[in-house]
Amino acid sequence: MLSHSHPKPARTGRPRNAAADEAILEATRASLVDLGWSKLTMGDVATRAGVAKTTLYRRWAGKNELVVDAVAVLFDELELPDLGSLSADVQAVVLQFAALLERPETRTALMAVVAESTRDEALRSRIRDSIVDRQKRLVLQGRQRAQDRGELPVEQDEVTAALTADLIFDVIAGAVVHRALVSAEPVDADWARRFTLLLLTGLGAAAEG
Amino acid sequence: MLSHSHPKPARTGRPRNAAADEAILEATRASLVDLGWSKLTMGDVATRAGVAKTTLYRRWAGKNELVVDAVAVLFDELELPDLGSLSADVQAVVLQFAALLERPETRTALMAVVAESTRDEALRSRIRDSIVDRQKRLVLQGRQRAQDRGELPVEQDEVTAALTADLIFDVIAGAVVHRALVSAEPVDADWARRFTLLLLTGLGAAAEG
Amino acid sequence: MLSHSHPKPARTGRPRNAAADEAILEATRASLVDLGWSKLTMGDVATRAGVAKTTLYRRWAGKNELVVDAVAVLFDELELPDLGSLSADVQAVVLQFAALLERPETRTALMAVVAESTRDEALRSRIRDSIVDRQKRLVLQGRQRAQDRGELPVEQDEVTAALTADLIFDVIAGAVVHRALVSAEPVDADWARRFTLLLLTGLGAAAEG
Amino acid sequence: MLSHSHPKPARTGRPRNAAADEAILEATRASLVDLGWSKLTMGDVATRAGVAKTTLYRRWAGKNELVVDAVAVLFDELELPDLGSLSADVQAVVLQFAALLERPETRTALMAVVAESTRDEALRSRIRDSIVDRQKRLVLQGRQRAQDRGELPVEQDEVTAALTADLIFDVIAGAVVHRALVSAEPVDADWARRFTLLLLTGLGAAAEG
DNA sequence: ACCTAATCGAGACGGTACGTCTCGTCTTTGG
DNA sequence: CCAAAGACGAGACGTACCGTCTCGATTAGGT
Repeated sequence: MLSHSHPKPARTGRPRNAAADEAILEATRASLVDLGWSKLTMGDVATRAGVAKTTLYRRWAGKNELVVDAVAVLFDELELPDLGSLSADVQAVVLQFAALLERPETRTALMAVVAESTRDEALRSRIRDSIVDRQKRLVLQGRQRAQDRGELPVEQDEVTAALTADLIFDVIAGAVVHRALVSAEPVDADWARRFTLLLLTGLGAAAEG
Repeated sequence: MLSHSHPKPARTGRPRNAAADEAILEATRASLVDLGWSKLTMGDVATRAGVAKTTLYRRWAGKNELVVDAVAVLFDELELPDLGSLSADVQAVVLQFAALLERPETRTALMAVVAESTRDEALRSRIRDSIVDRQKRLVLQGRQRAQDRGELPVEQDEVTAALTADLIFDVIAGAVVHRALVSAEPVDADWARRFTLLLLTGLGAAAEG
Repeated sequence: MLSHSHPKPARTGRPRNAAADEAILEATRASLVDLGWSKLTMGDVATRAGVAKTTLYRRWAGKNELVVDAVAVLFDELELPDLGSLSADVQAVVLQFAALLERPETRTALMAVVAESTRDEALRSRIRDSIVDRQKRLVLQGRQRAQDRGELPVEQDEVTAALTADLIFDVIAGAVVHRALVSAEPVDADWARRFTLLLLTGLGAAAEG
Repeated sequence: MLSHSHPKPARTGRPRNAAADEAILEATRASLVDLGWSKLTMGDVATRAGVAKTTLYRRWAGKNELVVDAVAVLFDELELPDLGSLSADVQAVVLQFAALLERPETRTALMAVVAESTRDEALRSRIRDSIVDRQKRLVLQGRQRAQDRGELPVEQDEVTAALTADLIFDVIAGAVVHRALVSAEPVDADWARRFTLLLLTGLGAAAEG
């Protein structure tokens, strides 16, 4: 800290170490990978970050909040590539999402944080704001492109359009998560292809393809 | 008892109190409702069941195993009604599943146990055996009926048929779980109708309906 | 068997396995050596003896009673040799007693059982009957010999004689036990010689010798 | 604090609650009186002291160490009065010691802790430092006075003098402890008189008195 | 050859205490 | 005023024994 302090600075006291924030989040992700959600402790995170436990509690209310913050950023790396067709775009984002869920910190954190949120309304909305709603952009973006290409009709009713976007988001995200974490089967290119076919053409058609 | 087996019939020694097993599982569900997964303690379950803590540990290796067993049975109540059409059948089972996920014990337990399983292979296979695979019967049954009715073609390749069944299962279960627990929006009759339409006819058609 | 009686010959039913009694006491002594009083458990003794825990409880009321019986017999091996003088006899018995207290089972058991007896009147009298009073014979015998040799006067008053015997017993046994177990110093030939001199001639004389 | 040291002055962190140490030792003595050694639990002591169990374990390694510390201080109250003659001094200290052994906390603790020490070298030296060696001062002091009065000769050889002091200590302490706790007979004025006579004049003379 | 009854082993039972761990808070020293 | 260090009260963890209680299987003596 290079500040030249004088008898009467406007702000008294030692300023917070800004670098500590990122060190703590990084330590949280590391601990999550090594120990998993349930075995992760505040004390362990503090030790890894080279910081006192007090500092953690000064900045986050508890384990839940800390972990949500630590993992939320991971989901922001998802991007919708423009591969020229709706089908290709969907498959690409499915595989991206699957790759994300393969990483131990994401894998562990996502379900744990959702589980915890079933009993904690504040946590639930924190998750929605930090993670879920941020990614709906992918659906909206994909639909827009498909409509531009003429693959999908332009919807007239805005309300219906929003509902459909939510529905599609739940279907895609839900299917991938369920396949990867609940069924615990690989989400590979073949599965992505079959899933996309089902999504685009429906059950009857998909059964034939 | 679902997957929790007492492998040795134990010809000698005092036999286990058979009634205690059910009392413990019932107490586990009650404790889960009242306290949630993370606050549930073995001691509390033991007290509610009128049983010593040691008895719990004699029969289950830990909290995870106990809760999986306690919850698995809840999913067995799902049934596929025969309502005359594939669409009606799917909507009905979606609503049934959603109702199940509304109940606090299911809601809390399912995600928690899945989260825990991301770090525990034994637990993962326990969940697959006790919960996931058991419910695939609904997909198989539904497809059979639809094929009998002529709504779906009969697939020739058994391998493809099995893959498709798994896919459909992940899509349905995943979408419902994601909607109910992650997006935290209601799974009502309207959502079920729109979801079923998407599933049966695909994205292009659904966008229009 | 010392004080542990099986009062009812039990005319009918399967008779007790007589060999088990000694096996159990032997196992108790072995366990005592290995684990010490406080770590000795009924279960461990049962296992060592190749016997069910139930069998132990059928024959002894608890740990205390069992251990007292197991060790009491050890003290019976003390004998007063006739070496021709009171001094030699005392030294010999002191060294015998010290050798006994060197053995781990005796060392551990004696103090433990006395400690336990400070809160248990029944146990106290069991110890007195089984261990303490049995060994007073050594004092009486030694005095008789010394009187026969003319080393000690014959006491007229029986009551005084008994009191003196008790006193001498406490002094000898107490000093040896205290040296060996509390001060934790060796009771060797030199100490025995110095102690005997003190006992026979008193402090003034001993200080000179 | 006797032998229980807090070796690190611990320049940083919250300092230990100094008052708790004495509260815990006091609670230990109270629990010892009420429950006895074997029934005394760390949890009970913590509750009585109004302190968490962890605080006990932070300061003492276990039950043994705690009880030794709690009890050691009791023996410091012994004092050698100057009654004008060696005989009177000895009788007085014997009766003082007996009175101490009448008190339930001392009675129970002394033997228990000695018993435990037969299997634990660290505990044994803790007892020697905290209890046994501290009281040898009484013997040294008594001899000095007797020598000043001319009742005892001044010993030339320092080594012999030390050995004799140890011997006398074992004889006095051992006899009183054995009488009080093993034989379980009262140590009253008469016994003290007869014991002192034996100690000062030896067996031959004592038999006559 | 049957009864009758106490024995045996095995091991489950409800309890209690253990010593450890983590929680989130509090209280110091020192920058 | 902040950071580190670490003590604090609370309470769950999973284990170990306790002493009791079923069990099925022996193993006699009495009939």
